[in-house]
Amino acid sequence: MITIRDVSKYASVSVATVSRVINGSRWVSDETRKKVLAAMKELGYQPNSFARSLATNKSQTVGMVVGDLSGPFFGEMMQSAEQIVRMADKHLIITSSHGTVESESEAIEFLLQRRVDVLILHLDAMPDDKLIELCEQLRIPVVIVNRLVPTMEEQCISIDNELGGYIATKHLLEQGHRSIACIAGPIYKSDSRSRLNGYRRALMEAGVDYNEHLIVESDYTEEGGKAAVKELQERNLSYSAIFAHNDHMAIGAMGWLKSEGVSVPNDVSIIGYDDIIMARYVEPSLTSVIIPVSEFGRQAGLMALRLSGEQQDNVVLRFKPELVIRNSTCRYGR
Amino acid sequence: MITIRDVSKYASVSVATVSRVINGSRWVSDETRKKVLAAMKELGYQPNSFARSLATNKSQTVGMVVGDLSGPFFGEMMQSAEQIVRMADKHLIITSSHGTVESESEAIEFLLQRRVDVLILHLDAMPDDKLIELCEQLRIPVVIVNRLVPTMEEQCISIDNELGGYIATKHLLEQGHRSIACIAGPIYKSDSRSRLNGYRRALMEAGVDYNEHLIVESDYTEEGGKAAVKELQERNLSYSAIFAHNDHMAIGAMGWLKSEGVSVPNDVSIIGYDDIIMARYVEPSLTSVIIPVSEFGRQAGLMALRLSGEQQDNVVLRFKPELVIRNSTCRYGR
DNA sequence: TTGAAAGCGCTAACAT
DNA sequence: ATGTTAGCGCTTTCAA
Repeated sequence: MITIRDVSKYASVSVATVSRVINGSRWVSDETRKKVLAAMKELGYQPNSFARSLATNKSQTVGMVVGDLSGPFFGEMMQSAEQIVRMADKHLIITSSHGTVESESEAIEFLLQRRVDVLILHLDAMPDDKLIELCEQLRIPVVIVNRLVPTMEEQCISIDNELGGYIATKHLLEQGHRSIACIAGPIYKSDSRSRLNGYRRALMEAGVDYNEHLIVESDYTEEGGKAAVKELQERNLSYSAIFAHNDHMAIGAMGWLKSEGVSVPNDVSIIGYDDIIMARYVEPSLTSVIIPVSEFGRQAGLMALRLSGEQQDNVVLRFKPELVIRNSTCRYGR
Repeated sequence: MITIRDVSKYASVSVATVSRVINGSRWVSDETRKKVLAAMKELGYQPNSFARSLATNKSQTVGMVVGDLSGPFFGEMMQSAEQIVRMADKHLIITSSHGTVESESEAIEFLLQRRVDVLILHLDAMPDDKLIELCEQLRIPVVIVNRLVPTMEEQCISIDNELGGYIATKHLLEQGHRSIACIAGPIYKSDSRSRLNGYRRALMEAGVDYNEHLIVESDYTEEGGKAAVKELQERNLSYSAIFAHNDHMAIGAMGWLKSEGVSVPNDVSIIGYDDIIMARYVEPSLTSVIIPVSEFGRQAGLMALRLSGEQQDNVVLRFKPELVIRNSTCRYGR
């Protein structure tokens, strides 16, 4: 293995000088630099990252915790984050945590063991207070994605879920719907609460009374959506539209309605949330609210670099959701 | 930061002894071991992975190159591979290469720089000979996924694509179809060639003549599938079924046919390949050939561990594809 | 069974 | 602008 010492001998300079060249220090004459560069190339020298890390106590690595390595959401996020990180010649180490507080802590622990320089966290289960405490203990900077944690706003990349709920509901209202059911996510999650708040605000603005019986709490799964719309049926209420807090539930609900002979959108309009890939493929294609997932990844990457003292790019912290209108929604009474 | 030296002092032993305890050497008395373990716990000691790597020249890391971090295929594979690798207390570093020979080499280079102990490669663009050459240069073991490279069979996790093509075609034949078009992937890829061979074998077995005009080469994308079926139309041939070399093309083809008023499966049966998530959601749901992606990941992980000298689990190298029958295929003339 | 000490390859403070 | 050298924290001979 070629070491810095070999290079220094070959170029007849000291190891310190070679190190300076490697790290782009200004205190090297052009001539020497060329000589060293040539030697490095000649010998096929490759710096040993362990030695460097040991000496600097930096790993040139950013750690990322996501809920799941599969799945379109995280995939896109990882993709864009990696691109950014790699352009800065650093590595992204990704670890998945399977949605429990414990596994999330473990995932973080695992990355810390690897001495990552900075963490990008997408945590689902861990409650705010625990997360805040954790970050205080940590001796490295942290970026939090898709979540707005009080007192840590500056490190959070998030999206306005209240606005998303508002936009979705407003779209239905504009189509003339007045009885709008809502299949909500688990209410202990702040996402769900915000989307529900947006829903209420839109109703209020339109002068439509809020009817809590039109709300069903579910679990973000397709099965859950199916169960929710069944429950709605049993409550024996009439409604002409449904706002589901995510596409999975919307698709589940749609499937059940179709199997019951209810036409979507003619009898019931449905709007989802997240715009997952499937939204385009189901029949009818699903109107949804877009989350700029890929931007999340990009910005998280940028912020991570900034926090680890590399770059100074500006980072966009807050995003706004947007509507994609497809064929699962139409005018009331059409 | 607590070092091994702190622990050694606290436990009144030498650093060498502490090191032995850490690495589970047998040459430590039970008593001493207990004392050291207690000290480590007391002080909250965490070994420094850089120092260890520098001393051992091992990183406890496996590197993985995939085509794309997003996308269901790689997601699933990464997921299962990570699980395996992590259970062995090692890290998986994943890097994406965007489908060109150059970017694939770069990705590998990037991981080598990080001194990973072993590589898991999913390479699309790089031709066999180049890959073989590369592996010879490498001083670390390599696992190749979803590809069978001559002379390196022992390091390849692969699936029988010929059989997949055969199964798919046979299914159509069994439904009574005799004119079966084929939308093939890029023919320079061995996957495509194998699937095509399977197609021919099935036809031959059934005594159906092979008609090369029924074959269209395409590019594995939805758009490509659409274009291919258009092309087929223009050739003015009749066919009652299509075997597409992947689901994307099948879905594209199906979309176009539907928009032209051709009923699937009543007028034309379609079978895809890969069983991507969308296959279940399109209308009609797509009959397809399943690839055990998640097993690929698992086995690749296991093999990587084995090659890096950790475990001795047996690894399954060859997989067989299976058919999932859904609603895009039906009996001929039904 | 334990300890002393020589590296592993690099960085950075200090000296020149 | 360049060189000397003392670590960084750990593993691993070798000696005891």
